[in-house]
Amino acid sequence: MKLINRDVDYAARALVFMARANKPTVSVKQMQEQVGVTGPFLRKILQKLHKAGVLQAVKGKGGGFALARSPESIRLSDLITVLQGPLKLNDCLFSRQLCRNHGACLLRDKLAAIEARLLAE
Amino acid sequence: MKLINRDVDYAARALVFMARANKPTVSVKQMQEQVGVTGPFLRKILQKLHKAGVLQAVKGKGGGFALARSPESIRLSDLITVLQGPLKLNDCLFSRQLCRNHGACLLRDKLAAIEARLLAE
DNA sequence: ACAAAACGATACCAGCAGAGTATCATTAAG
DNA sequence: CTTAATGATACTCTGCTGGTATCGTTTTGT
Repeated sequence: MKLINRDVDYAARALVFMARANKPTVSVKQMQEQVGVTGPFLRKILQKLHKAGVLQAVKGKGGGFALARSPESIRLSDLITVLQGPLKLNDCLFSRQLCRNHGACLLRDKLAAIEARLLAE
Repeated sequence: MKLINRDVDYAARALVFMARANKPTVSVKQMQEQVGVTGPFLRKILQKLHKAGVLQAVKGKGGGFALARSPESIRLSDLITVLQGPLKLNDCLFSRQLCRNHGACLLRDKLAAIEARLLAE
């Protein structure tokens, strides 16, 4: 099961690009190649992030997108929330359940794996 | 975004039912009402768990399903792995990425929420 | 004024996964 | 040999994911 979809993936790449660009704004056209996606599609994604306040947008010739806050303050979770909706585990259906704590264990394991890989880089 | 699908949900309910039943086997027919799902559908789910070694199955009249191990040793993560496939976060696409650690934070938050709720019961 | 370059908003489409149904085969009890 | 159970598959339906297309609006530069 995928925890992260393509929108988030592309968004993350685009954000990295913008963070490194050191320019007031970066246009979709300038990013699409590096991100590896068509212009209109990327634009749609970035528009959502703009609406959500993660990005600034400047219209008109010479315009483009820019991070609305410092790169460090933008979390992957922000992207996921905006582009995939908030994470939830079937709240309504699970009411009296065995082992909700084991679900926790699951995520915890995943976590550990991720962090381990992070350190390895 | 849903972290748990219906198969897992139904499976969990059925397992609880079986654990409480105190009988050598429990048939789908006996469970379906409580679980709130049609017989054939539930059967399909339990078959997968059987193949995966989580359940025992006894064919023929008087047969049914039973836990293959102690209830405590069966984790939600087992069900998820069997019924949704292993969790992964787009490994192939994410290579050099900002904030993989922040993804961790995301899950950690979710975790905390779950545990808090658990305690509240 | 006007063309070009950008974003904004929407509508549309194809493919795939989730959720569920239907059917037939096989096994075991009585 | 009937009945009650699981095993195995094939099929349907619907909604989501990923992506395209189109048109409108804003700004810059000439």
